[in-house]
Amino acid sequence: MGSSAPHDAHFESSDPPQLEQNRASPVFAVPHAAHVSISASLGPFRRLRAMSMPEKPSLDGLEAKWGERWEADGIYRFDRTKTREQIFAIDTPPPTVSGSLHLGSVESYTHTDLIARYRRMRGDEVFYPMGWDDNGLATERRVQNYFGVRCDPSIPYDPGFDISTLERPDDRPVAVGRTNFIELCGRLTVEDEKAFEVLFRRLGLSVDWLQTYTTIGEVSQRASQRAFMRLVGKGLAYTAEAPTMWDVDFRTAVAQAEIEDREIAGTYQRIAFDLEDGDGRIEIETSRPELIPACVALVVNPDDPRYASVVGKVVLTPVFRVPVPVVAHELADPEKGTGAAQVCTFGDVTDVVWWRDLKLPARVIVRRDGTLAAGHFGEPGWESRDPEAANVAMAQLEGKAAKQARKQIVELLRDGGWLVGEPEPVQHMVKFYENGERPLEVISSRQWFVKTLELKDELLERGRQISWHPGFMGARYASWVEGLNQDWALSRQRYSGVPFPVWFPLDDAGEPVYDDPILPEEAALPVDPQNDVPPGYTAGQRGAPGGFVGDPDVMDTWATSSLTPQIAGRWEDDPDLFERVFPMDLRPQAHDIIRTWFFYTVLRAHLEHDSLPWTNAAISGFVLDPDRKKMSKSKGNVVMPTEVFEKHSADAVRYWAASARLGHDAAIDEQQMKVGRRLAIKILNASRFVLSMEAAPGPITQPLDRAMLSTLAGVIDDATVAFDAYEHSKALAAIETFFWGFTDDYLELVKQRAYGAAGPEAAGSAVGALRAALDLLLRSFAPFLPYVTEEVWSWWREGSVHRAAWPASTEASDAAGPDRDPGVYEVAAAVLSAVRKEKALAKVSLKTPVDSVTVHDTQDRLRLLSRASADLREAGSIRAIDQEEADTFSVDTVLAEPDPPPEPATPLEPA
RNA sequence: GGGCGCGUAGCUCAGCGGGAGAGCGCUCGCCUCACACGCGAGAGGUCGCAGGUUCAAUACCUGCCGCGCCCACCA
Repeated sequence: MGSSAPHDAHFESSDPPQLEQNRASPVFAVPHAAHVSISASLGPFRRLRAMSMPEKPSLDGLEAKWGERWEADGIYRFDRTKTREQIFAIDTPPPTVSGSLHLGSVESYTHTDLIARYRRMRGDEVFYPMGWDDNGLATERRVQNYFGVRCDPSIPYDPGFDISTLERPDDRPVAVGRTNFIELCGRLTVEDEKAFEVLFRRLGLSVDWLQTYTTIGEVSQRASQRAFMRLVGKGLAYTAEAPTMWDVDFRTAVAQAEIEDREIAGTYQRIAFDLEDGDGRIEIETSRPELIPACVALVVNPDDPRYASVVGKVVLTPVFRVPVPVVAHELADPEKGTGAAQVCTFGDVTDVVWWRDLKLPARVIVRRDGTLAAGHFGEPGWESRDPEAANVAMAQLEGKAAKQARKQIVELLRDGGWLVGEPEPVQHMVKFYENGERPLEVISSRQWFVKTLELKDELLERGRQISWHPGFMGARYASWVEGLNQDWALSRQRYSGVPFPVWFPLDDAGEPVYDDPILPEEAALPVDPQNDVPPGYTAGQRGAPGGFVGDPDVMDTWATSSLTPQIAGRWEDDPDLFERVFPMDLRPQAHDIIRTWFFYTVLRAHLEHDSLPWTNAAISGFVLDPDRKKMSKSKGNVVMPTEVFEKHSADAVRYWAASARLGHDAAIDEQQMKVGRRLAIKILNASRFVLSMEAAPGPITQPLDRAMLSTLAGVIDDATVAFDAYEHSKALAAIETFFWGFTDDYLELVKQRAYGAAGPEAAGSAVGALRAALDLLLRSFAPFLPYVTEEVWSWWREGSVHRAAWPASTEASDAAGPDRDPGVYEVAAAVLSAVRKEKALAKVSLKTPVDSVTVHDTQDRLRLLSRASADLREAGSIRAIDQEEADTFSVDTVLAEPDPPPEPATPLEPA
């Protein structure tokens, strides 16, 4: 599927995990000359101060401290002098600022940041902008609710308008003019955007905050208007009067992508249509009997023998007595209902297909607000055998919404004897606007469309060219494209959004000439046709016969959002930048907007640039409310991001997010955040311990030290491979598992030696290995836990860990030197663990001395063990370790009698 | 109706052809000189069900069952 499609991104996972060696920090090969001299010459207190390492490290305050420093130092600043090959460009999702930011966003934005930080450490110059989606219906609704206003375009602009002094006499929304309304939108979204930025900064997103844009901003308006004009120029965008899905509450057209199915209660009525020749009746079933006055035909399947004899005949509609033909069409399903269906203008999308294919007339009775219009029976196009009765019946329906009209007509049908049997209640699927409350109607209106249907195959191919992470998400895209059934309805009869850069000339009668739209010069963009005057006209000609009128609509919010790569890349406004970032490398997003943001972005890049907008897609799953899965807690406990930041720290929340794989849903899990917090604290404490060792780091000579670093080299390889495959959770798990073993086993094993128990040389090896490992571990954890790693890094390293190189396994293996069998570490840890177990079972303190330990194991492993036996004896307070060859590993431990005299430290055995 | 994903310890999940794992929770123990915001340990699972392939299946194939999501012209 998508993942096997050809691509030429420069960071593919087939790359070996070796890195840009020139970028690796020159750490332990020549071990910190400057630092060593400090250690050697000063006491521990002075040394701590020199390293500015706190006595009692804490997570408190790290977010404020490093958030400021990163911004002040420009750590995440994008360097636009880099070439396209050096740049990794991310098409960041612009969140809808009129919604609230919840943990789902926190999760997926963290996923993006993990990739950004990893790529940056791998040496890429990361282009990581941030956008705010602040146009569209969500903004309008928030402004309406927040200020208690509604938009009335007929009210002229009031420059002195002041919302704070606005009076609401009866607590109802106050009407304000269009421009004032849009100004309120702008005012509120600015506030919302500030709040979002605060939250995102706290989360530690490594975006370059200089690279921000808003979808209602001038750059976005110019880009969307320009792109739209070019589509018009190529004949790919067109205006047409056509039946379109329509929300009767928002009173706007909506596109297929914004439609969702919902199951609602309805009723099927069986209704009889009389054949005009008097030769019987045809029964149909419908859930929308109120549309009978709009019925223009009955349709049956051409192969349905039951109806073969009536095709071509004429029936009279019940109540209204309108003669309509019986026609045949393949889409008529013999299995459904009676096998015959009424065709109305328009009940649903299938009606539109029949209407179009069979070239039927239109009798429209649904108004834009969803109420039924008056009939015109007896007039042309509204023929009836009994127009008087039809109009009387229609008058009873007029002005009623669908539901009420339905009740009414059922009575009329029953009275006239057309109702067959009793209405049958059913649950059925009905189309809704995703933000809507009532079922969509199909209403004919003039809209702008973008051609998409004829591009299906090309768009499917584009989908196959993208590397999807995880791969199966490509199927979502494909099934969406395959299911497209209408061109993209681009216009919205709303106010908040990018206006169409279009005027229409008015003919002598003052009617718009839609076939001859007037477009501005590109240089004049952005324009507002409601305020701006088209070229060649004067302001006084607005609305006058022979003059012009501005297109009153705004574009679908996705018309702008689908251009985020172009907007962030400053397409045409800054061609140099655009060249360096487009097509981008990565689109990160959640799976719910594949049909919208993802699809439209692919479409726009295909149409405008004949290319993909990006080469990789990282698709996050959903975050599930824990309450929804389990028994609901008595409180409606909504977990807010700020709360969990306070409670667990940003690093801890990131840890939770990073634990979730791409493409898989995750539950909100505060336990997991606690684990993350514990990990962060552990990193602080373990680091402080490692860095407070008094012995000078020296050459790494001891077998256990070499084995540990050798093990770490393998871990780094695993993590690197995982990251390259967009499996950040796997990378984290590998690093974390090693780290806990590092603190629990390795630190314990070498602690005494590092203190000098086996002499300065052996101590130097331990301290050298500890510091080498710490350096590598901090860099490995840096993408996940940016705050705590930066804090520790600052204690002893120059610069930011987030500008350091991602660790290379060769750094660890080179530091380990030759003769670095990781088995030494593994066996020593296993024996230490077995001894601890004995002590735990005996319920004695871990410092309880052990008289003797007998290790049974294979010859090879025993040989490895003996190379670490001195460390093992120190760590477990073991007097003697005996070995016995055996097939399977086991340990016999003889604990010392209580109160034994302390043993002197044993000299280190030769390796 | 079609497609995708998931069903492994109480919970969240990893493993995906040869020993059933982690963390949390639970139980027991330890003030061990980095960390009690800590440390050590233990109990706990017929790896959804049924077939098949294989010397060997939790893992591969087929079919069921259950959960979730996506898509569908749902009269």
